[in-house]
Amino acid sequence: MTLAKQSKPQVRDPDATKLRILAAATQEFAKFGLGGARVDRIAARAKANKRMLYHYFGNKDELFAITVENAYAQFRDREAALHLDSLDPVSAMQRLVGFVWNYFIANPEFITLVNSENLHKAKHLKASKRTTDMSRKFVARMQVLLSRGEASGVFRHGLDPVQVNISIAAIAYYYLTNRFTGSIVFERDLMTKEALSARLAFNINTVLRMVCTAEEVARLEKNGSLQ
Amino acid sequence: MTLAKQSKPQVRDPDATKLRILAAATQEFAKFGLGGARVDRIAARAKANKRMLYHYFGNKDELFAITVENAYAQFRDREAALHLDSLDPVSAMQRLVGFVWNYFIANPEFITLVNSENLHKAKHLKASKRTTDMSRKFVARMQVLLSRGEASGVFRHGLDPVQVNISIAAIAYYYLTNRFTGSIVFERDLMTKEALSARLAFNINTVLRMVCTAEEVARLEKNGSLQ
DNA sequence: GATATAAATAACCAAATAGTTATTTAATGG
DNA sequence: CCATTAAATAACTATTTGGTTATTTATATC
Repeated sequence: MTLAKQSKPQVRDPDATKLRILAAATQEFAKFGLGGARVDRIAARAKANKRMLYHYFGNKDELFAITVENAYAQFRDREAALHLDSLDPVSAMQRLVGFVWNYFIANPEFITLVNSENLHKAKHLKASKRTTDMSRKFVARMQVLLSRGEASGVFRHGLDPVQVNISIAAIAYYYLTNRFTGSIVFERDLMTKEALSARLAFNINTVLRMVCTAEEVARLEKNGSLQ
Repeated sequence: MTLAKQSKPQVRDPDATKLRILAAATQEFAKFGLGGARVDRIAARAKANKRMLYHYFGNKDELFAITVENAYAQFRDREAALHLDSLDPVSAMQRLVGFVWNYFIANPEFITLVNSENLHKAKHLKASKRTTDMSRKFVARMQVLLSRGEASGVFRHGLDPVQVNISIAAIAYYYLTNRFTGSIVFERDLMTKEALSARLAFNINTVLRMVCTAEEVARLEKNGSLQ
């Protein structure tokens, strides 16, 4: 077998190649799902030889596993960097809801990757210790925030941090992941600037009404923060 | 070309065959997504010849389109049959939240089909006039419910029926579609009987706090309907 | 009971696809 | 500067996959 001599000498940079493959995989898996993604397209988009993809990542499934874990880690890193403990509980909650919303909008591939992983019953993420570690810290942060709010009398007592976390993600995630069928069902463009900021306002409103005491809701309504 | 004579004489029932193919397609597309679904598996599961699938449904994409439209229609039919207008607004809202929750649990393929359709930017559902018609009625029902609640002073005024509808679906849908990654992140089984009924209670709570006036929330808290 | 229609079947095919083999060559380290 | 390592490439392959062709035959209708 003879290979044609290339005009340009090949440059070697294993780290950069790995990163290009991972970035290309993220786009491909996000766009087509695990089943619809094509290994050849990933290699082509990464401007890498397909053999390198198998060399660095094993096979399609392992590449998908790393892609999802990576996307999840980036999200949690950014969320941890919010330092909500430096804000009063109500402001911290508003900031968190806003962060989740803006992150999902700025990183649309995150949502479709998570959807795809759940279609496969999270079998790839199940093996990830890194994810388990991050998740624990994430749940703990909400626990701290709720306790602080409860202690200062602004949040209701006995709130389950898991339910609150799930709800905050849900009202953002669902709106965005189902924006295509949503635009058909509701006969409006859900992605205009106005629609997006209206939804964020509604979501902050919903979460504050969910976690705040009656007195705090009344106070927020009076000072115009709610409604 | 000679075909082997079959021992059993073939029975002909085009309607039943069509239904078997559609049912098999629903399961297959729900389990693997459009990209991961296999036409041969659908035919096999339907105990139909693959040629029949192409004869009745055209091709894989058209079969997917009909599958999604059909799933959506069944959901809306059931929801319309709730006759919420015969209940007081608060009870109607509770009933609606409960219905959505139970429907998603009883028909898990609905969620994954909708996810798959959104991955493909709803290109299949876009052409469906039937869906547009049903959706209009669905939005109108919420409009009526909110107006009734507002008129009787139990619901806040100025609520956007689209935001409310999206939120009701969101807090149920997200919990269930992401139950696999969710169980990893939160280190609990989100699908036990107890977890499911706790989530439904939380969701009803969330929606009532979202739509009710401060006075009505206070009244519901006092009589034990909330919390 | 002959005829037309369409339901059903088996076998086939070209293209696509995940994964491999064989080879070249840039870099690294003694 | 030479030998070893591993990064990169091109070509290949066994299988799978969506879709088709050619044929048989149950059934409705006149």
